[in-house]
Amino acid sequence: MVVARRKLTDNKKTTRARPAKGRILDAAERLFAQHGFYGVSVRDITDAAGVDVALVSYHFGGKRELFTAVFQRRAELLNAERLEMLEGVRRAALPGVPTLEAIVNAFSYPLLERSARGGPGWKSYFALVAQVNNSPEWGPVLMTQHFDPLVERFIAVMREALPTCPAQEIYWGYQFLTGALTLTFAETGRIDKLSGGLCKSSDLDSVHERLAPFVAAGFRALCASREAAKPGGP
Amino acid sequence: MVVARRKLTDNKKTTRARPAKGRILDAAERLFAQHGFYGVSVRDITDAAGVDVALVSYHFGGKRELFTAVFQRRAELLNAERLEMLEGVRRAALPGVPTLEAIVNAFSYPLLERSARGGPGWKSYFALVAQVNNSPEWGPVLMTQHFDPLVERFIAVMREALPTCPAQEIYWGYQFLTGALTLTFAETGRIDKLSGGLCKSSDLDSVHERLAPFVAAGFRALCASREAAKPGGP
DNA sequence: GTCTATAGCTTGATAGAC
DNA sequence: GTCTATCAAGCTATAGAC
Repeated sequence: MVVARRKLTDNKKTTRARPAKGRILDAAERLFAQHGFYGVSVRDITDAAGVDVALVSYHFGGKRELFTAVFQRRAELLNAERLEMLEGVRRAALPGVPTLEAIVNAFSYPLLERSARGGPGWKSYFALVAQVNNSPEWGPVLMTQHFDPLVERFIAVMREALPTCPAQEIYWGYQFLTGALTLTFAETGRIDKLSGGLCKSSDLDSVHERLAPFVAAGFRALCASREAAKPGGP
Repeated sequence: MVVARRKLTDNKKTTRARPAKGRILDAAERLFAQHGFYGVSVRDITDAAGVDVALVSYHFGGKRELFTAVFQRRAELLNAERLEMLEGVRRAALPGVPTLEAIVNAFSYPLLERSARGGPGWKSYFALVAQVNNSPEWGPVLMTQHFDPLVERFIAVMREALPTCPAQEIYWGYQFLTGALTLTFAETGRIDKLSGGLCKSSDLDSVHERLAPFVAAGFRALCASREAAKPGGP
């Protein structure tokens, strides 16, 4: 009997061959990125995915769990990639320390590259991260949980590269970096309008060329103005 | 007859003397900042304000109009203050041009000062701005509408201060600045945890000391690496 | 794994009394 | 200006057939 061949009916579940779970994740990623967690209903998602409403509960447990599943899905791969690049940069500089530009780049390039050329799923994912990072409700939970281990390693390497710089300066510098980076991912098109079309928020290659020099110079300025004033005080 | 004295009954409308419209705005500001537009119901807001549900429609027309009213309320005052500071900095430097630090400061200080010491309403407002700025749904509409006139002036002064710098570099630098600034306003507490308590996201004075040097150095680095390569190219 | 059907609530908005 | 009462529509979640 024929077993490998799927029968070609026109009912809902066979209109696309891809399994429902992945299609739900993709649709949820896109819609959550656009409108946020509360701005999207489970029905919006399952309609967009072309699957039944009940499958969200079946595969994920509920809407909230779906949201965290979306957030989690790409985080692991991403962080492995960034960690590898960071350690590569560190090894390449031995017995010295890497430049600040190289460190910042290891932190941001894998993200910018995926967002630019990884496909629409990745683009949505980073827009979602941008919103979560700036949300008092979700940021402290999700960002901390999924990205802080990598960030700690990143900051440790930064401190090796700036041995005389007080730790606070590195932490504040990191906050400025992540703010600049995540707003970039939001791609709101605001810079397009402001610049009269001269800059495009979708042009992540331009961001890649500029972010590391900008941030590295910022770190140096912070450290320069502080390391002398460290011991004692006025 | 007595006309100035209000009768002291204990029904809902006189439990607080303040008019309902303002109390709705305050409650909406706080809740929208925490959970976003869709994360808050009209009832959440009126319950928190201690007024009746129907008053949102009566005073604002609907939920959406309330949201934009909240966003609009403090924008005007804020921008007037920033513009005044910007022009003051410019005049003080004549016949020369102001430092980048002074320009960035005129842009960010009025915001940081209000958020730090303006009271809880201002704090919520800036957290709301942080979310809106990073939202693909709301950012392009609300940020552009309420803040872009000032931003254009800010960028014009920046260009005066960096006459040899290509315009693109200023626009990208501005995007990094606004990203860093708005994430600061979100006060998610993430830097607190990362730094083990060494830095506090509520410590906006520390941000004030560091943001201008960081960003000014970033602008200089962008311009330095680009202005030579401006004409021609390989 | 997928679908139908439905339960039980909450939503935004408003008509009309005061 | 404020409140009561109510509406129709939408929401998440689930029990049970297939």
